[in-house]
Amino acid sequence: MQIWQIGDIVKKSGVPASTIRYYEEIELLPPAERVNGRRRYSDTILQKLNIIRLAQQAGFTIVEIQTLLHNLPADAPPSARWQVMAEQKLTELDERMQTMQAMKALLEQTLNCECETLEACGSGIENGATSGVTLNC
Amino acid sequence: MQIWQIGDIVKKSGVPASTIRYYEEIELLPPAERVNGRRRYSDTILQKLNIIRLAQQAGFTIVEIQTLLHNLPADAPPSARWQVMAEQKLTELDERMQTMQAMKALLEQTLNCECETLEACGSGIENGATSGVTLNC
DNA sequence: GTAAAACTTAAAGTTAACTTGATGTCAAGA
DNA sequence: TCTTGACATCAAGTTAACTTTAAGTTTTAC
Repeated sequence: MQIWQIGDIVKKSGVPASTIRYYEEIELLPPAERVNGRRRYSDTILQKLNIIRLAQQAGFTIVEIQTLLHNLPADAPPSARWQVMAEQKLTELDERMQTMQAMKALLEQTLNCECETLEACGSGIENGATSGVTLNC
Repeated sequence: MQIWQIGDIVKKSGVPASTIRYYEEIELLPPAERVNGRRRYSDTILQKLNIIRLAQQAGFTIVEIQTLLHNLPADAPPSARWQVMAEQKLTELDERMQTMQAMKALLEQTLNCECETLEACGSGIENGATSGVTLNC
């Protein structure tokens, strides 16, 4: 398998070198092997970077991603603790998706309605509601 | 209509007073009327706070929310510029929801599969992919 | 009438997630 | 050989979105 330097990984992944070094520093990525002080990578780094990006775009913090990536034991199946965390995160994802649905509805309604302001359009939103939002128009 | 002080709005909305003042300072909320220097609010503030919270949970930044709330003209329908922005935001919301679907799939697969690590499970994720993610297990 | 509670402003502090800058080393090409 | 470019570390700077603190004023409760 091919071995790359950090610049190659930057080109392949689009992730800046400073970010890759930062991830290593905070132990989100394992310490890379060094040759004359320079980091060497195999292609597996690309999967890790992709998972990190995916999780971030899904709204996970770095600390959460660390837990998700690190607390997996070396042998399947995942530990009970990991499972609890993952299931909790799944619930959060569902809630967040409902919030986004509500926001979509609000934007779409405002695009199509005769309300004079977004506030008027959305005044049916209940306190703290993330679902079941009803709009005035 | 009833008139409230900031402490009442805190109780009704759950939003801290410091946050409400901060929103006013950055002009996300209009300057509240003062009586002896103290802010007075009607219930309409609650809708605004709810919209702000909804939009934030949906992933909008404060600056974006400012644009969405402020660039609405006083007369319907919304300006062309607002519409362009709103439609762009709708696209972003859709993309983000796809990302979250992919993340959900990744978590669910790892919960149910025999993969030894999340990375192994997710190694089918393509570079920068937010949809069409295929998993190995 | 007085003390506590609620409010005010202004400035400084906090956290996450990086980025930038300074300084130095190593490797490859003309 | 010499210079350029890619890499290294370490410390400091950045941005968003608030929160905290300090110092002062007003309102409320007893």
